[in-house]
Amino acid sequence: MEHDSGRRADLYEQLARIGKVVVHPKRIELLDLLCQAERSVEALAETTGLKLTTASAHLQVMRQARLVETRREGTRVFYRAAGEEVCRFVGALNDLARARLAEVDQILRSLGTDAAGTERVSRDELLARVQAGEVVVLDVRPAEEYSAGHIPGARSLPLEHLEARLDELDPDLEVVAYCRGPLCLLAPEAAALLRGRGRRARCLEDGLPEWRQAGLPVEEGVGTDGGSSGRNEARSSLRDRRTPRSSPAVGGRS
Amino acid sequence: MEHDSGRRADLYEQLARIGKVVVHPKRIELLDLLCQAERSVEALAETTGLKLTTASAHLQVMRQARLVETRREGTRVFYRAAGEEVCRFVGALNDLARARLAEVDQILRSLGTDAAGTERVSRDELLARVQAGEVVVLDVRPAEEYSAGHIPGARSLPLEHLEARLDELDPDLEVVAYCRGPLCLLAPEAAALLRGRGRRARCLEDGLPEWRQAGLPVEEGVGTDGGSSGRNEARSSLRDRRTPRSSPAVGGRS
DNA sequence: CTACTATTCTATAGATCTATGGAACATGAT
DNA sequence: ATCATGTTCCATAGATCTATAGAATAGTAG
Repeated sequence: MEHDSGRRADLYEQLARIGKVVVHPKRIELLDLLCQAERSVEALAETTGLKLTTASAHLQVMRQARLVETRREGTRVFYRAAGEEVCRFVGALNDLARARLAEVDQILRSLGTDAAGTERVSRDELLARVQAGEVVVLDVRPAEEYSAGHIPGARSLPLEHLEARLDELDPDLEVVAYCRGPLCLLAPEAAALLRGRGRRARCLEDGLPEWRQAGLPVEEGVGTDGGSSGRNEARSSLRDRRTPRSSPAVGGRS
Repeated sequence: MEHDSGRRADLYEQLARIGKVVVHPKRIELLDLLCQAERSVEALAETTGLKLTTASAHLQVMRQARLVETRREGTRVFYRAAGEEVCRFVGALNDLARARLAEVDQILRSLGTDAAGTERVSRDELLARVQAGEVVVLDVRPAEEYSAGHIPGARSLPLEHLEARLDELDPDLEVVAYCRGPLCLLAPEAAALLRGRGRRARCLEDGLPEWRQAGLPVEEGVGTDGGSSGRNEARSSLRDRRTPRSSPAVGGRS
């Protein structure tokens, strides 16, 4: 049974090509960002704190593994994740880390405003309460991620502006904030800040990638909300759009 | 918003700890094997063609990432995958490779008796046909993987013994062979061999890990089959055991 | 064409990883 | 205790990876 051992080794080498991307923390960070929205090299370098040439080098590695694709716009190059399998893979990596590495939970906990301390709202609960008009859904990620895709009816209010724009939120409604995923800290920080101001605020259990992968509807664009009280907008679109949740089961390598 | 950048970097470093495991082809191969069944260091070194000390070194890396655990039995140490999240992660890696790397399909195709050439049977179809008593389910993985877990009612007939023990199979029944997963070549080779002998034979779409992750029942032990015609045994146990398929949806990082 | 911008390519010093032989360790048998 | 066996630890040469400066490239605007 050794006639194809070379080929078989080739196969594992191909898998390792992908593994190579996630062996470097910064590349994981980049991939995480790209699962939220496309970005230029410059923007990526800036938000990850890398020198431009270094960021570019990392992106080349990711491109050779075919995990990202590019689009040119004038003189700028925009990178994006190459397909939902990539996001699913990153998701599996996150899950695995949370399940197996106690350190991850410790880090989250050590941040005070962490995932463990903040009560989480499930997708189902969110849907129910939104339909009952009881909550405002808040997307606290940077604006460009919001416009690349968000929960229908959610308001965009990036964490960095939350404090300044607090008065845009109806004090009588509970806020459910969400961000990039279970390991992302934006929503927990937002919720902590809001509760510090006497508001009722919780976090969604998942981030947008999980929402999308669950087959729930995703809306694109900057949204129609100009910055008013945002009470009605916050629950309009989700009302009847619940999809049959085609849920591509986890092991489903078709 | 820079007060926790250090912590955030720590988080990605933790993820990279896991990534480190899948950056080396041999480690992926080891992990793949360990998702099927536990094995001693010696056995792992032998089936992967590594020197003993090298295999041990790789296993240490995997252990430090908490992806594998050990059990001592006398003087031997048995390694196993540390939880189903690990197998799910490996599955996501495989999926991603198949989806994004054309090379993977090419390699599979170049093997002649490949995945692409062999018609695949879905899980649902298998269940239906087994219940109708139309097929024999054949586990062509090595015997120790069979006894670590197999599809209920499946016969164990490792590929390496298939030719010699061909007469154990009822020529009138179609055979559905399965192995480790979509990238594994055991079942396709078995099906090709069988068809070369005039039998009707196909492959299951997935391997045992996918079956297990779908929440379908898995049977352990060496099986009661002594080596007779295996016509009835081949469909007894699956008859009424279909579980409600708790299907932990893909994005479900609870 | 020239100037300018965003990005990629090239070269390289320094850091990290890999395979492996041999020593050390743990367990079980004598 | 002594030995045998299976595994892990240690040291190290050679291979690979990383960050980064500087040069080259591609697109845009005059």
